[in-house]
Amino acid sequence: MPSLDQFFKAAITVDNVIFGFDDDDLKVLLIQRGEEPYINKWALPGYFVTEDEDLDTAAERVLAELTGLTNVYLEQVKAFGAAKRHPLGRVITIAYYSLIKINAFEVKPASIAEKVMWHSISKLDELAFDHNEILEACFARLKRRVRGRPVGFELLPRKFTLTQLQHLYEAILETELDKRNFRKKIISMNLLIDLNEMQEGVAHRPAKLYKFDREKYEEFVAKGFSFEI
Amino acid sequence: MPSLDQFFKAAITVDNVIFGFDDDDLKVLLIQRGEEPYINKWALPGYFVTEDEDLDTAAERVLAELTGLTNVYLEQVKAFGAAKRHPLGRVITIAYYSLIKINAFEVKPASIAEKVMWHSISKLDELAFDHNEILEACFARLKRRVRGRPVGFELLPRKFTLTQLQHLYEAILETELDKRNFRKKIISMNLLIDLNEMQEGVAHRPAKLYKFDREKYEEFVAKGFSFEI
DNA sequence: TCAAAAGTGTTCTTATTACACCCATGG
DNA sequence: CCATGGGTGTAATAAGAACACTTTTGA
Repeated sequence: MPSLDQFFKAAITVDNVIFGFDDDDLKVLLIQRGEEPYINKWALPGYFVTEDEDLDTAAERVLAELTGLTNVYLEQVKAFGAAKRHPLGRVITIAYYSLIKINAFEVKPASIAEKVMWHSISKLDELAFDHNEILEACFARLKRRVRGRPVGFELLPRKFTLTQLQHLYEAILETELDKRNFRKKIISMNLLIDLNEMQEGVAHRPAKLYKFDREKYEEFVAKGFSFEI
Repeated sequence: MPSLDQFFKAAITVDNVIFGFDDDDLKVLLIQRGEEPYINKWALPGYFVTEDEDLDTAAERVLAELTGLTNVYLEQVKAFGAAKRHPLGRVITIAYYSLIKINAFEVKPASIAEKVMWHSISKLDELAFDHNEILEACFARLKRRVRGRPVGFELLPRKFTLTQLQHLYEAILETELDKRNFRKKIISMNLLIDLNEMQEGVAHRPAKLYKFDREKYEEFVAKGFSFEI
């Protein structure tokens, strides 16, 4: 059998654009680099893929090392492999994004980074490497995905109000939505369970709480339903 | 400066799903493997990425070696990197698809393959490696892309009839479209130039020939227009 | 004169948009 | 009693779907 040794080999990393939402703003979790190149610059959390690891597994591992979270929504976006993208040699990176509930964990130093912080997507500096470009590609993918799949709920607490849901869509789509039309559309899909609970401790009329009905969604999909916002 | 040598390195390939359209059928250009593994199986044309090559450049090179074509529509879809996807070792592949005018070149043996052949997308055998999965992902991407960008024209001759265009959409979307509604929609976009020429030598009423007006499309896009079918 | 595909409008239904006021709560 | 966001319906418009017959050509 022939061998692969004659061919050029490159280091492979996964980079993960971790999105969170805090009722105002869509945010990304970035780490501050502690070494060259790009020392002190903010960067996407990422790490090298190991020899026996699937790409998806590597992306899950990076996420788990930083946040402790497993079983979160994770989607591959694309590979970035410009010959000169890494100053120390040839590194091809596979970009993923994940959607997490922003309060599901406490931001603290992790094995892969001393400094970890949520950054508003609307106020980003220049990041290390080609990470601005990667982030843009992932954000564009999220924008598209959120309109055709009910992935937005991954970013909200289990119990949420319709206004929170609307603000989430507005933050992702970077547009304003009409309150009545938005509610009409969401409610008409029959995918929300009214929990018969109310917001508490707010200085205004409390809102109803809902949760997303995943079983019903899967049932509807099996019958040909297609989520669309 | 630290070094990358401590990290695992993998061979990188690009695989290219080359689509063509012949008035009936959407087709893919496959090569028959001349060596192990998967000897004699049909496979996607692909090859190893070299040390100083961008991924996109490698995909262009593979396409050019097989077809002689350059400057064609080429889009990266995603990376495939399951640990066990290649029997001889770790090979991560970046999948692309390209859209070509099927008569733009003659199918013949090339440096990377003895046997090269167009295969109907609707009648595909089992391919080498994970190439069925790659092909599916690229086809799904094309289906989505063709509805929101005027890329379908890449698969048609420069001068085409509305019926050819409709059949192309039907082949890609795997559905039937209403002739009158389709024409109404296409014509109303004002993106086709009526060439004032007719089909010749057909045993029925000859159809008008059109070409796609790329300048107008770009002008419209600059004004906020969004292609949609 | 026949076969085959080209070409052409109208009606109905559904989805989208625009828009303003009263309600419940905490401070 | 005030400020704040919660909650609700209708009318107008636009987009999409359904549908059948006449025309032109070559054989």
